[in-house]
Amino acid sequence: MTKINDETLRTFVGYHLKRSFNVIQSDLIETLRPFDLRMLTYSALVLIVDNPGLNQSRLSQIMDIERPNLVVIIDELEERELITRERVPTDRRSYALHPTEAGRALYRETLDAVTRHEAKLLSRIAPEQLEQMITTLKLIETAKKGQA
Amino acid sequence: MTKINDETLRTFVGYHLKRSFNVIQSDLIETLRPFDLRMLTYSALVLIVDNPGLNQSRLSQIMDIERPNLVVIIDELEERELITRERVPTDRRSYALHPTEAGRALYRETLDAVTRHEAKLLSRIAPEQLEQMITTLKLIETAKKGQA
DNA sequence: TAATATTGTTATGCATAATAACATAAATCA
DNA sequence: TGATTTATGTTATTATGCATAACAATATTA
Repeated sequence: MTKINDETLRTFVGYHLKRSFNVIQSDLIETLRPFDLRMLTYSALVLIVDNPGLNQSRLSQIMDIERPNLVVIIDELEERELITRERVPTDRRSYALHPTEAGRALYRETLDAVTRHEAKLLSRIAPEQLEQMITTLKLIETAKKGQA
Repeated sequence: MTKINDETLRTFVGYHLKRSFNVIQSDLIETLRPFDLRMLTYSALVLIVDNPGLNQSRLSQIMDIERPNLVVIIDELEERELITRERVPTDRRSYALHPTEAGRALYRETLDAVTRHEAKLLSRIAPEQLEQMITTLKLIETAKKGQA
């Protein structure tokens, strides 16, 4: 049972990001399972509740996914009657996405559950330390634009 | 062009992790493309060079993937003659994985390229700040075990 | 009005990841 | 020892995440 050496990979920030994200992701998947939501359907629901009336194009941009991939997500949310698609009179190409009352209710339930689970998972880490990390993560998020 | 509100998702550490990892991942994929390597085949190659003789079971553990998913990765590396599979005399169930000279050469080339690309991408962020972040990421990585 | 761009969609493919089931071999235990 | 259990690698299958090409309908622009 010799210990494996991953020091080379440890020199990469991306390796640490990946491994820590895996832990949070596993927890999130378990948290969402009882609600029959996946990460992306959950993200979409939250964004639609918080930005009622937005269209799929804008939503795919903020979610950092391609428009085609959003279609099935929206299909699912609509079929479950958590959101509605309504033609926009001023631009008949696009749909305005709105949450239903059931969508808003599920939003509240899941937000509570997800918040609790993440808080529990990270309970051993000081809040200021997490805040500092988020500051750095935001810099990475925008690194591409700032780069030469 | 109203700005979309993602403040709710911003309350989650996982959301920040995901978004920043996406940026690094995109960069890494582009960096590895000329070498015809994917993230997982790259990780496997590095770990085999740094831990010659390890078997697939141990490798899948450290890579945090299921054994079945490792098989195709190892198949590919072997077919490209970057590694070899050798029966272990003392345990004839398992294979010892070793890099070939070509594997070690590719390791050196790619390590250099990946290191440069990540350094460039993150060049606007202070090294101490990145170190601090990594400290926190390691805590998250082990959060599951420590948790109630 | 003609050319171009945008929105949503279908189809398709690749990469990542999980599970069930299995043959072979090793370890355990009774 | 022999029977049971466990470990290793494998095949097959499925779900998920993510990217591109191509298209119809509609808007925009030149």
